[in-house]
Amino acid sequence: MSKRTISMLAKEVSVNVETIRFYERKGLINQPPKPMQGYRHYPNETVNRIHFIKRSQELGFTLKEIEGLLALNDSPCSKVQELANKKLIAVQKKKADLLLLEQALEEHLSQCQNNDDDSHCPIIDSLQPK
Amino acid sequence: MSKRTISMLAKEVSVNVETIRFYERKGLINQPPKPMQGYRHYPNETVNRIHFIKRSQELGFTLKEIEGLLALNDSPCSKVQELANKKLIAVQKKKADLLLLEQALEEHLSQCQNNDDDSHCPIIDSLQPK
DNA sequence: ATAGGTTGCGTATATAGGTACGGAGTCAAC
DNA sequence: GTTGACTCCGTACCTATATACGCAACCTAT
Repeated sequence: MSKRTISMLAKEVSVNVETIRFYERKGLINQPPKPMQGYRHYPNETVNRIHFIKRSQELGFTLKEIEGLLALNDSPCSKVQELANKKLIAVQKKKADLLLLEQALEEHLSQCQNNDDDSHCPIIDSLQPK
Repeated sequence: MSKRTISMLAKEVSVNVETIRFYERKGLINQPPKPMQGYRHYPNETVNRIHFIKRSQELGFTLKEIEGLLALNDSPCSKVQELANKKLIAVQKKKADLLLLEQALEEHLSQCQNNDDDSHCPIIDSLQPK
């Protein structure tokens, strides 16, 4: 097994080299020590970490929250559940907001359907002040 | 009617003074000329503009899009519809994404329900690499 | 042994939508 | 006639998540 340099790691986990450095700066992953000779090489653990981060992001967690999750590695399940549950509630709220938005847009658009005069738009009108 | 200074305007439309300056820099509203004597004063038109901006934001338009809307004031209704429709599609896509996210979170959480051992969390496990 | 790709590191840039600060000028009230 | 509030202006800062740049050191293949 040849030493894993930063660009090999980047390719392996499909992120940008700069992103890895960014995570290092953020403390999300450890920067391996720089050997006397040659470049830093990255252990499997870092590969795992980045996979963890990416999967968590897919679940909608922010990097800050992921930092929390990483610290929770040995915490009771109830703690993790609490975080995930909070996130679920936030997602549901966001969905409800978007539903309202969708309805408002549809209503505005329906006004255009009933509009004969293309030179004048009821949407602009209703955005205009009273 | 007394002259409307920037802070009076801010209060009237319920935004921060700094936000008004920010909109001026962005070109979303005109900065009124500075009189020889005293402070700038803001016409009703600016009040209207800011209301327009705020309502558009409530419909989910970004400031950049609003800039476009403002420029569309005298454009044919079909153009405005096109913009609104694009926004509607984007909103629907976002909603669908959130639905997936919600389901994934719920699934993860349900695993915790069936978990006897609080000292160990299946969510962390499933985030962990294979 | 030299060309040219990487690495390492610090810093800057990007988006979006503001908020905050510092200092000088100005206005209104007491 | 001075104090305190407000304005003006430029600039810096904020969150979040990266991406890009510049330059020197270094490594590898020919």
